[in-house]
Amino acid sequence: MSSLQMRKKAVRILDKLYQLYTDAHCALRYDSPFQLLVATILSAQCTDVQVNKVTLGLFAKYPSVQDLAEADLYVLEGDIRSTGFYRNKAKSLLGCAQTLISQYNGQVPQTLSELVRLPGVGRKTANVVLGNVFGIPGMVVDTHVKRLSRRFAWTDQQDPVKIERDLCQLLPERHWVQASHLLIFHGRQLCKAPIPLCSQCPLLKECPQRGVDRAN
DNA sequence: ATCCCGAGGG
DNA sequence: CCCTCTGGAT
Repeated sequence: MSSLQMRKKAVRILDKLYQLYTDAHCALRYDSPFQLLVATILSAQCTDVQVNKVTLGLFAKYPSVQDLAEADLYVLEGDIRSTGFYRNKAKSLLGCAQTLISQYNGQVPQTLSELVRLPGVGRKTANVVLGNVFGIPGMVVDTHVKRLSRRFAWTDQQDPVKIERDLCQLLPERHWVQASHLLIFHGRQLCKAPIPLCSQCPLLKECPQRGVDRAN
């Protein structure tokens, strides 16, 4: 199959996903780049519902970057405890806030290379921030995007960086940010690990894995 | 490869 | 009791 045909087929899948999840969006609550950065760091191995519960109080208690930069580490641990991994996350949040104050005039930087230099921020988190608040397109490769991309045969790589590269080559740039949301929604609701609900999936015809759940 | 970690669901 | 949940650092 030519690369053009592969692109068209991939976009067709995205179109179908969009019909299914028209409202797919970032489910984390925030109203500034910094708040999205904080929420995304907290979201590691945690449901977005739980993150939103915590950030509701957190953003009220620490309204500005400066407020968080001056927080006590152990108090902060208590503030975010219910998101899990709270020691690592508290250290990351404090480090981020302090770095933003000392190096970026309190602003969240708008490049991938600067973002991933912040403590607790990897490419996944960086691309969430870039795509959702700065309008800078990027593919967010999390556990869902990785799994679905492999099931769709959009990549055969394991390394998230290589998967990101493959996806950016395959999908038109204008689809990158929304594609990430669509894959995450579909991954949560139907295309689950390890047992996808293929019998309920509207992509049965398009998917190379069609019917893998028929034994279930 | 392994660790960090709690909440909610089966 | 088991598992998963939009990761990142060592």
